[in-house]
Amino acid sequence: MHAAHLEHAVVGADLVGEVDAVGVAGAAGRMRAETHARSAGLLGEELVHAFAGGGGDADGHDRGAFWGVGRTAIVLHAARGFAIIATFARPANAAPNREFSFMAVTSVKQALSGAVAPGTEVTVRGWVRTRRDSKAGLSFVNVSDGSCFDPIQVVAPATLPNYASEVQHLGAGCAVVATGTLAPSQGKGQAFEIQATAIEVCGFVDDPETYPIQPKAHSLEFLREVAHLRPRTNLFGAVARVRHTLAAAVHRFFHERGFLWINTPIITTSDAEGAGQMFRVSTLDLANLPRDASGGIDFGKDFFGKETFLTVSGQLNVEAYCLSLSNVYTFGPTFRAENSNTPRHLAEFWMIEPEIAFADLDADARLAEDFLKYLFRAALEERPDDMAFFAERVLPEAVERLEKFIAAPFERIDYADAVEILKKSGRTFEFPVEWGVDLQTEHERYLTEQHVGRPVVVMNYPERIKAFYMRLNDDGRTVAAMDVLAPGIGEIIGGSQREERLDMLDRRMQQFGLDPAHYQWYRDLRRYGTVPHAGFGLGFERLVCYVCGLANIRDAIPYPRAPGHAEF
RNA sequence: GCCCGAAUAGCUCAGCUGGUUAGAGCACUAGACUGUUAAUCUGGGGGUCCUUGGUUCGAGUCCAAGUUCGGGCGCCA
Repeated sequence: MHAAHLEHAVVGADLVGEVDAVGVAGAAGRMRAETHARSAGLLGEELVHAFAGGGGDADGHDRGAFWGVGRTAIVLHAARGFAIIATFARPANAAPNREFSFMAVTSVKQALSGAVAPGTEVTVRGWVRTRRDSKAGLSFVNVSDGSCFDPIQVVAPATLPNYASEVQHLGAGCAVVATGTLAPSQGKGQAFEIQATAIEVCGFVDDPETYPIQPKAHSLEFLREVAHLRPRTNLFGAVARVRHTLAAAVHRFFHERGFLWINTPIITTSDAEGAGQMFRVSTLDLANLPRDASGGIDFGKDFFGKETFLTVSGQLNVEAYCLSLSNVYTFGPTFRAENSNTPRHLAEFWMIEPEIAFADLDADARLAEDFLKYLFRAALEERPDDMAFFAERVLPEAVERLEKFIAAPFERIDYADAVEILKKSGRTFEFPVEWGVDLQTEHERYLTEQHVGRPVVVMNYPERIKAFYMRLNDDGRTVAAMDVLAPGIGEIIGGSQREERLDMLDRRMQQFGLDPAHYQWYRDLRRYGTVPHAGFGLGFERLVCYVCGLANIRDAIPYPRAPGHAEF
């Protein structure tokens, strides 16, 4: 294969960003990259020599090189010393399709996508989903490795030396390494299959009769009890891929817009916003607590010399970075010790909190709209196979509602207007609406689903029902707060413009009964170069639920922590 | 934390107004058949009917308490 051909192909595969530059290959660059590959243990001897072609950058500096076989390219970035396997043939609008690999092994995704030329010998590694035998002298073994929704069909002929002894005893959950020729499938239901020349069994299932994951529908309740095995199901594999896709899209969205990811502390000393019960962090001996003069617990003897807790929000901390670096965000674990036993609450969850400087509530709402649409688009475009499964088996409107969400501009309604709309709706709500009350889920869903029919941003809530740090509006009775409401769920994002005026902030803190001594550093931000700024919070698992159509948040995180539950 | 519901095979479930030996599908196992698609067909193994106590001649079934799970509400992301 010629370098020029490869270059074109690699550009087509959207790899330029990874290799910095792609140009005509130099022999020196190729050797250097080969050396890097070998020393890093990335490529076997055979594989390196199987490839042809190469590349460096146009300046003559050998910053990258690549080789190709079939329709697969291995791109080496010499400076970084890693290898990327990429596919040439992919639609221009498809998601990036780059995968790390450390052996001559093909992922199921690559094999099924047409990225590997038929006739190529491939090795796939994974776990058996089902086995079907044919007396024609072969067995069909469906193997999944998590790289995509579908398993690949491995056709095992009876002539395999371990056919009777092992292959015919394969069942759900067995781990195998299958080698053979990738071929267009002779059967229906899949484009490609592997005509196996060898199947190595890495691990059988001890007791197939009691192996919990069967090729059938399981209840979500049951699968929660086997959280270590549920990623082997179609559903939880798909959720894991979509969750990852969303997390990656969160970082990509902010990175592309110049936001910095700020890692706020997980251990904190104060209740950031009165958000509720906190988990204590302590190394004190619970059976022998040190006491102070008045008989209270002497936290001065504790690890940090004072009371400490797990964070309930990184917002206050990240505001400090916002007021220096302009556009920042947090994305990390958050902890609430509330005794909330519902399908929408976790004791440990992940939260995303952007914070923007020189910004008002309007800018905040625009950011929230762009952000959500970006994330939903990423899920639909990058994981169409998983999304189709959610629509088929979990929630019929799962895909459609995301598409509608992306297509429609958000409606904006003032809280006071929202209250009037609800009062005039003619609906009887379980909780009557009156100016001054917080909106219940039933109210939110009426607004977004019935009244507007698309996402709604409700703005300017009564100050009494919102947190102390929210900016008091000129009317003196509302704050610059917003909630983004989505059809089918209600509130998905909550945010506000922050109170940047020190005197007003102090007044709010006093009103909320907060001790200013605990917030001196936060007050400093208003003393030294204060500016209007705003931000919002998004619970990551609630986002995952909405995208996947899940009803229970405990299915949106691998190992859910909730009152009474910290298994696995 | 409050209210409501549920618990029968490894899994998903049926089991009537209390009545002899508790059933089905899937899974497992043996066989038949087939380039099969959560294959199909035939046979087989597999149960402390959540626990404890009570009512009754007799309890999977009725009652009480407990345990666990689920749903609703509150708190919220």
